[in-house]
Amino acid sequence: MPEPIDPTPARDVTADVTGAAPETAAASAVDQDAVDQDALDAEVLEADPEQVRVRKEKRERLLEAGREPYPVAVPVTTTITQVRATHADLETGAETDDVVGVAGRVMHLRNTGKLCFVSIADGDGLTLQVMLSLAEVGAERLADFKADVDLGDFLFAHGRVVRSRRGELSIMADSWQLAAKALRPLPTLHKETSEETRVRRRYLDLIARPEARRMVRVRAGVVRSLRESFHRRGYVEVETPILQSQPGGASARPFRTHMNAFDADLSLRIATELYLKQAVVGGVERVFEIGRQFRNEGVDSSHSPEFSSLEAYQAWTDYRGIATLTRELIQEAALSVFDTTEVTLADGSPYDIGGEWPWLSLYGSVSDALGEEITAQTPMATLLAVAQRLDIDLDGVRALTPGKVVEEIFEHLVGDHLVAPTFVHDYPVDTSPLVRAHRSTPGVVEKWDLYVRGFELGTGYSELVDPVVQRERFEAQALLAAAGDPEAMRVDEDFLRAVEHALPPMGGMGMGIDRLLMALTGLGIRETILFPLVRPQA
RNA sequence: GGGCCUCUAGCUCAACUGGCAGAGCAGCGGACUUUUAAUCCGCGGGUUGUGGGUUCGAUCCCCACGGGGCCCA
Repeated sequence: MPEPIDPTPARDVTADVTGAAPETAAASAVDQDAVDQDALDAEVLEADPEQVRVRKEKRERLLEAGREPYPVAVPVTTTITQVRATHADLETGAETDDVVGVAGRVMHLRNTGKLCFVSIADGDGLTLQVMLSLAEVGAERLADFKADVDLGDFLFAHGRVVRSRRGELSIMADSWQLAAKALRPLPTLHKETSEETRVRRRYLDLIARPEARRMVRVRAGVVRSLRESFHRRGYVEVETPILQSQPGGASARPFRTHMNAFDADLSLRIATELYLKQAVVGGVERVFEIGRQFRNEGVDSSHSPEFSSLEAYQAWTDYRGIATLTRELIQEAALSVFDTTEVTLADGSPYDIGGEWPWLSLYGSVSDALGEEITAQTPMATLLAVAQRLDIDLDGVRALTPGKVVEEIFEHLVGDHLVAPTFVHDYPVDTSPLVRAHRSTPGVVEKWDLYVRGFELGTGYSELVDPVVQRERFEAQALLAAAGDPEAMRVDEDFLRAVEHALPPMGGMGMGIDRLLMALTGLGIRETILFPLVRPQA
């Protein structure tokens, strides 16, 4: 939705108000400086929507009457949560002598003459009714209340805890005070705000929509659970550089920036891998990082240019061990937040992530689906024929190799249909240049992708630790980069020097935090990120 | 990158084939001491995303641009 016009008067409009004709830009600018303040104020008010104007006038009136629309503090004695908890069994119509001071945002207003009802909400959306009667607050303060308080304001009320005749737990106020005046009206609480408003003005979404409030807390709970799970297993959490001279660890286009002190071009990181492995070289044998990555690529319902990832590396294990860790992390997060491993998605459907997860061979599953044996040695011509037979469009595929074709066939036949959490393992070597070769099967690498509800949630490896092979892989990437591939990696000498001091045998994994939230809730990525990046409005 | 849909009051949405731009909630004034999307009486509120074009007349048709969404690559 278009924003209401900001109270910045257009130049020619101001000129109209002052009676001056719009002339050159410079002359108008001088005119504008000369405009007297009253005319400017009037103009600003004129530019506001009616309801904002009314509320600003209320604020002015309060100030003039010596009543503070934004007091520095109000004497809150308890929370809405506590009032509700301690008086849950108060009978309808019953009154208590418990006197409290509570505050919250005005969500609902009913004005019935000599008795007003107002619901105030805390940040969780938990509400409490406040009743203001002529008998308790007096005629003047009741009139003030009607004149001063709008939906959306923060209100403080002091009084006894009672339960109304209609059974609503309430504060029978003996006094009240505005805690903060809202200048803009709340959106309608009975209709969902548009997708765009939800994302651009998340604060309104949070006020209006319980699901939005819940998402924030679910996300916090999942992240906290991940950290706790790691700490229980002796992992050390580290923070590695976001500003990097040479981004690596993934195939992705980086964001560029510039550092003045070194007069050097830097990039924002695209992965945490290379630094975390250096930590392992240094003896941090179980290490993880949760943090933001930046990839200068497309935006859609499952990709955000700025997203949170988890990477973890563990010495003395391999991709099987790290797969078990990954499953346990996710299951423990679900248990922590939802008390169950059978979660309920946004559309109401159940999704079971409990127990062991299938361990599915990429080539094996493709062979089974096709009814003919496909291996890393199957020639390109055969693979292309299969793709053609299955009507798979390979036109948009970059750097077509046998492995890439097999992956496309896999996606078509198997991957798109993997609903239950599944580890797909042993990928073609030519699509995973930085992974070590399989210990027994030629042509594949010790890698898995975790598929959840049809999309890739994470990936894990038996990590490549041979520094000579690592250098060769980097050099091959550098050739691709020189040939113009914007996603290819460069030779990272700092990283290689570290690896030349020896990495222990290790397993590693990476997972998208946002995608994990998508998997557990069934929501789109923009719903899982509190403030997703949006295009600036013109 | 391509295709389709969409943008109207603070919010959510209408408006027939091109003919005076409306509703609900919110707001303003009034009535009401138990309301729960209260009720009753009355009243305001619009650069129909922006800029062009066609037309006697454009929210509606055409073009460009901008925002958002969906699908495809």
